[in-house]
Amino acid sequence: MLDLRLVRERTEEVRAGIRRRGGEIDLGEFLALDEKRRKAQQEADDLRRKRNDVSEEIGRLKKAGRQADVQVAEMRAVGDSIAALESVIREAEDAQRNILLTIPNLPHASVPDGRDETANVEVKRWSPIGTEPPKLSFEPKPHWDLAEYLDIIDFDRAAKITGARFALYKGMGARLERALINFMLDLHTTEHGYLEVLPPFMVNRASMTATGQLPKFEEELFKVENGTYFLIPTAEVPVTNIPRDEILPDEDLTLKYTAYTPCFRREAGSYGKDTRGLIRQHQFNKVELVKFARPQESYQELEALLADAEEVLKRLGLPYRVITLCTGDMGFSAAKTYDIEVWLPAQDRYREISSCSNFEEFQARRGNIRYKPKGSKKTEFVHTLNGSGLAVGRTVVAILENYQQPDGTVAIPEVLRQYMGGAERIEPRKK
RNA sequence: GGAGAGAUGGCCGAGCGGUUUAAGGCGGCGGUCUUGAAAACCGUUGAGCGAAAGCUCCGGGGGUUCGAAUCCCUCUCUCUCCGCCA
Repeated sequence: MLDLRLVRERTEEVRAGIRRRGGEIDLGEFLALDEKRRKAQQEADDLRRKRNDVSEEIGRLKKAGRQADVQVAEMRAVGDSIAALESVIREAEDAQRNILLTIPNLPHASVPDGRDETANVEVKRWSPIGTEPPKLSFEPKPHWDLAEYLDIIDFDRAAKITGARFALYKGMGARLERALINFMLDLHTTEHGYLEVLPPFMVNRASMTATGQLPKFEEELFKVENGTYFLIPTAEVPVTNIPRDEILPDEDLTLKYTAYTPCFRREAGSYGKDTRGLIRQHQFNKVELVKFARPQESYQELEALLADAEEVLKRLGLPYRVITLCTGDMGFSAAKTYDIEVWLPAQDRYREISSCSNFEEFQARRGNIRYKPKGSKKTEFVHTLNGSGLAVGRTVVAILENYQQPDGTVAIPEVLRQYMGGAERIEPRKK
């Protein structure tokens, strides 16, 4: 959510920022509401002051055993006027907030302009042998063929049990998924300084609103029937909401959390896209990184967050590249986003495996997450950041495809072996 | 599911219709004292809106009243006991 005063006082800058993202916005109604609200507020304040003064006088008169009927009658009328003004204020406030909640964040100055993903800017490439992915000496198989041959993921059974876009992991498949979760959490907690949390997988409307999923993107969420809860689309939601409506001590910043959770997404509007395999599921696992930072430090924290996510891929020996999303490709709440894309040999392209963003104070304002800078009288909004570290299902895809052997077996990356009982490769299960 | 008790400033806790502009304590900050620290003492210390005057905020919402932290209704959450349960 943008600062109301920013919208009022620097309207042109806001309009220009939205335009950079490819949007047009008419702030006329908002500004009119603002004027109306402030005028009513002023009048109500004046009347309240009068009521406060006179009510005190009534108290004194009554205590002294004297009549106060005239004052009481007068204040009854004043009370009615205040009530009328309050409803004007309330309505204007609600209307203003509803408008503010649908305005996206303004892009950071360093974000490249562009209308869609074709304008994203590549930042770097990495691979175990330099920058470019190694060439396989044979025709790489897609991960769904490998998974079927190895009998480690069963999409047909999952479709029977639930429906399309779900997966049933079996044997070494399930073990690999679990190994990755543990490996990532261990790395982030013991080497990168994050505190592990295991949050609820369902959240309420207020939490979804704070991070920006609501009110605009309800159709992308699973809602629990007979309740007001939503399944989380990412751990970002419950974890960012941990300090909602709180004032953090300055010395606690930068606060760093990591969390494993499953993620649930409707994937509305993606019919026919990535229908095969693990790439696009209604339920997938993810290890998330979340930070609460001082505003002046948030961009260096974004670089550090990105490096923490990259480290997972480096240790796994998976080729990747980093891109900066252009203004038109960024999410609603983000001020700046880096995507990490992992190399998938069978698709002969890079695919998103992590998204690392700085939301600046956009989410903090919605969630009222503040801190008091040392030596300052004022509280300020923190900056929130988060990134995948990493999407686990897609990491499985990348391992299957990058570590596949000519015979269809898959080598297990060195760092994962201790998590998989010392196994060095995944082979078809012996009956 | 049944019965009961609660929700007050960063924390604890008093207040139960009109000097509450929320007592007191803890914690924080500043000072005195000290070689330094501790202790002691003194002062200071909630949030929001507004250019200011001022106004609002005692879990959320609604009501009664000239006036509500205080009375009534309702919702949410917490705690205790009983029952059930992974």
